[in-house]
Amino acid sequence: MTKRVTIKDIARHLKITPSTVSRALAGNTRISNGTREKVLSAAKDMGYEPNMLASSLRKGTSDVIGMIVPGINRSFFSNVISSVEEELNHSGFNLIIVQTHENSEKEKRAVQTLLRNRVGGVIISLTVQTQDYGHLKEIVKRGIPLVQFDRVNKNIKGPKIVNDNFNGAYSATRHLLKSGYKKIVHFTGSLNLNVYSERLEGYKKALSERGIEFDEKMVFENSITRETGKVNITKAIKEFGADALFSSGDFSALGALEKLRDMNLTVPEQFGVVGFANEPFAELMEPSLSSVDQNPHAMGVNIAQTLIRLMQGESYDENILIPVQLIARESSLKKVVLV
Amino acid sequence: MTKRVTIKDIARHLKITPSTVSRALAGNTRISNGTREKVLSAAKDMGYEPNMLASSLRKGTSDVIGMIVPGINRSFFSNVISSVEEELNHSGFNLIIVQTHENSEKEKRAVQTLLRNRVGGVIISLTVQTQDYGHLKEIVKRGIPLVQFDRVNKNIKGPKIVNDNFNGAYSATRHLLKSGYKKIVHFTGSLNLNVYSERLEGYKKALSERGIEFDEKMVFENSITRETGKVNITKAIKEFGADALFSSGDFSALGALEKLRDMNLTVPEQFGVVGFANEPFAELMEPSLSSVDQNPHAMGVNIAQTLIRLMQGESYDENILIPVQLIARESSLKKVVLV
DNA sequence: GTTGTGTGTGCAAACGTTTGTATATTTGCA
DNA sequence: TGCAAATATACAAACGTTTGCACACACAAC
Repeated sequence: MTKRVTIKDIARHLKITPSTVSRALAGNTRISNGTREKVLSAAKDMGYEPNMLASSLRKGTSDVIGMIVPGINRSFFSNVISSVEEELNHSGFNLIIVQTHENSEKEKRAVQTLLRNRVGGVIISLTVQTQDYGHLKEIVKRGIPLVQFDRVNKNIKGPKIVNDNFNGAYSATRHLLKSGYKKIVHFTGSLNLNVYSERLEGYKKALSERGIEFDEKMVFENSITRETGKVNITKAIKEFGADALFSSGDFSALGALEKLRDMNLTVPEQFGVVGFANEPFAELMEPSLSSVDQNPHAMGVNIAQTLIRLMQGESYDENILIPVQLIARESSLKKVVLV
Repeated sequence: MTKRVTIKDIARHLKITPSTVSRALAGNTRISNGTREKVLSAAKDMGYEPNMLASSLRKGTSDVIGMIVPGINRSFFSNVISSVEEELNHSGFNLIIVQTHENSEKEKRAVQTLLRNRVGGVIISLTVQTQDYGHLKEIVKRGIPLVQFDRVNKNIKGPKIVNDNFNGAYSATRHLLKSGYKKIVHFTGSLNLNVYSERLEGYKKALSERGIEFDEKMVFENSITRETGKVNITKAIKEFGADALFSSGDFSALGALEKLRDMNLTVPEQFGVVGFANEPFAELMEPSLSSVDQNPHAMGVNIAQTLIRLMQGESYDENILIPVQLIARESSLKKVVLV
């Protein structure tokens, strides 16, 4: 590695001191315009490249933000990350990303790694497993700005940015009811996660509003994969005579649709389906899949901005809700019965 | 930020010097087992958290790797990134990610940012725009390990890891020909990019092998979006009486399929379509879309491993080809005519 | 008793910044 | 002319590590 030019080199070259150079580069007003310009042009000529490591070490804080997610390669997360990166970068921050693969041990190690790197802030979406929140408390305790998103724990202080899962599920279920479906089952993920429990509540509310008694057996937990969707839809029909499905994920809705076709049940005439997440494939299927559209971009922007506010010591909201929107497509458009 | 415990604190506490503590923590063999154990337990008790900034500054190199991509939220890239992150993390490295959004100025700034952060290595996939490669040369000149992938420039020294675009395109086109299609048009992206020019060559080879004269008018450049797919497929049919399409991207293939349906042309009977990338939606469409499957996971692992080799001063291959595989689905399965 | 070879630890400088305080120079004003 | 205030720069320490070199000690060999 060829020797880099430092502030000292510039100082020596200009016969001034490093402190003056540093201040000039930082735009400190106590430096005269004359020397500032000299410094800037010398820096350029000499090919000066600031050393952020040294700067961060001295300043005690870094421009690097750490982000911990279950997985980068999932449509929702990759879109959130993308927007966070863009927004942060715009404000001069950089993003270091670590995946947990739904493993809470990895999550703890990730936090540790970020702390070692003295990141200026942390953004996190928890794993399904996470039960112990010591690592989050540690972040807060150290005064490092922390933003939770999507999968959050309410007991940790700091902003929590989540989708409006409740209303998304509520309107999805309500839509199915309005379309005339009677027996609506619900597929969901782990109810330990706020995202799924909130959706379940939305589902319940829509039912109770119609005077339909909630039957917890009609809720299929840990049913968000294509495979489980196939398995459970058969069960749902056999055991409960279900005529519609509200799934908390599009993949199990997809599996269900595939199975329904195998069973020669027509969608939406004989069976209605609404998913959640509006995965890219939803609109492309045959029949196209109704789903609740999240807004990962809005969420990402909000996350970044909230974090920046936090780092600047400004006020913030403990709970931020990102609106979602039901996209009604063929899989649920039997007929519209007005209430 | 509450005061962190440092190596000096441990030293003071144990009445030894910081250098001994540092060596003990690093596992230096010149430290006796007795003191090593004392140090380790004291470090644990006192809640010592190494400061990587200080360490990197002193050592002159960091465990953070920079990765520059056109966009995080694209299926291919997000999968590559995911695998790179996993593999690097496994070896104790961290990943800082910057997006260019296909903007070469952003790309230059990204490189600059990474250099300022003194990353230990750089992984990059170029933008469509990139014409000037000074920023890449700068990285190499400074002796910083550089790995290019997917969209690469051959003139820059160092490993270049790419899909086997040529053979992918070749077998896709060959497959269409074997199925009996005669007039195959080709949709592609910017031919400035190696990925697209290589695929074009594969397409050409398959044609010439059959004694079909290549007509450059039947190649539609900058046609990789759903919209351009719709527009150009009509043109292709009107002007050339095309009966098949090999598209260098699945999105334009998708657009084409949609348009074909509008035109009441049946697929695969009257028209055959093969895409490239095997996007998640390809298998879910109706008819399902044949496509060339890339292996982003294999590529990611390879990228990470190659970079690590590079950082350790080991040998490497200038050009690495990741195998791809044609997935023949309904959109091209008219009939199989053996050669 | 001198010399030699390890072994374990200490000393002090270095990595490249930033920043509180001190100093020197200029300016303003009476 | 004299003095305070303002302006511009210098000095030196600090951030938390790592590392070349020196040193002290033990033990063995001559």
